[in-house]
Amino acid sequence: MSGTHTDVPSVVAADLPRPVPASEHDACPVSEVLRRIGDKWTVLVIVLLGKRKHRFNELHRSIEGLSQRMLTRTLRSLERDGLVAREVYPTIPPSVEYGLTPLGESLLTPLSALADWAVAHADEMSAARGRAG
Amino acid sequence: MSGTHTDVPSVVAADLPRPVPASEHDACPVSEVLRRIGDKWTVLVIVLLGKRKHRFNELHRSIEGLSQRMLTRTLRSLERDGLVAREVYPTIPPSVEYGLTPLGESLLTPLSALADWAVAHADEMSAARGRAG
DNA sequence: CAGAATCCTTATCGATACTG
DNA sequence: CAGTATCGATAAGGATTCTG
Repeated sequence: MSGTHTDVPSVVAADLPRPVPASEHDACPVSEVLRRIGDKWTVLVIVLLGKRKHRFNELHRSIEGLSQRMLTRTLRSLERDGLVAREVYPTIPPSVEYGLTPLGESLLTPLSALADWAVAHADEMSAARGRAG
Repeated sequence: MSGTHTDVPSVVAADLPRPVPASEHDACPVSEVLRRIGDKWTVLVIVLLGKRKHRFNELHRSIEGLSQRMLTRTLRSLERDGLVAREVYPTIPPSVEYGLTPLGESLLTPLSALADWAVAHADEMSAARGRAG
């Protein structure tokens, strides 16, 4: 409660990706989550925001190869899903900080489990692909 | 060691998806794994195979909306990554069984963690998207 | 049964240029 | 600084037809 920021979500439609078709049944919630975070940049952003809050260009500089457009889209998606909070400080020039919500923080745990698995078995997977890929 | 099957991987190129560009750095192994299993059908297949072995058409019937083409591609990718094993029984008509490898089985654990998270927070996410989606 | 081949639609992503 | 707008390339996914 100390800042002068306006914690307003960026409701503007922009060109957000689909909110995940979710069409039909989708009996598997895991699939839905994976479709959300399984894209090219989302986890990278989550991991960075898991350490501390970041400003837009800070994220942009930290993640090599990430375009401005994709960073915006990624952040908007995360915001829409309630995983990331956006704080706008109406200064000149504007300053925007992104951080994880409690929901976003809670995702770090299962994500770490997957990270551990990935690190532990990366060699096995690449070996398998070496044989047949 | 009891069957008469030939446990031959289907090395035929077919029209497999990219083995994940993996181009450049890719400092994050989590991202790589998520790109592999984050597609539309992979986890569904893994979960089913986690219960028991399945035949091709058995999987096809079990997963509504999954086309033959995508099932083949999904299985080939999983096979290439060493997560799924393919056993061909040279009968007439042919019979092919798919099952998880030990590596595939080991993925079930972190996947379950993510599944639990997804189930626990599905309502929060849809609530967030209800507000802004 | 278990696929391969082909065609076509749509979604995803990146590059570039512009703005309050 | 923190975006938006537009465009083009490519990848993912689906439908259909055919085969050993």
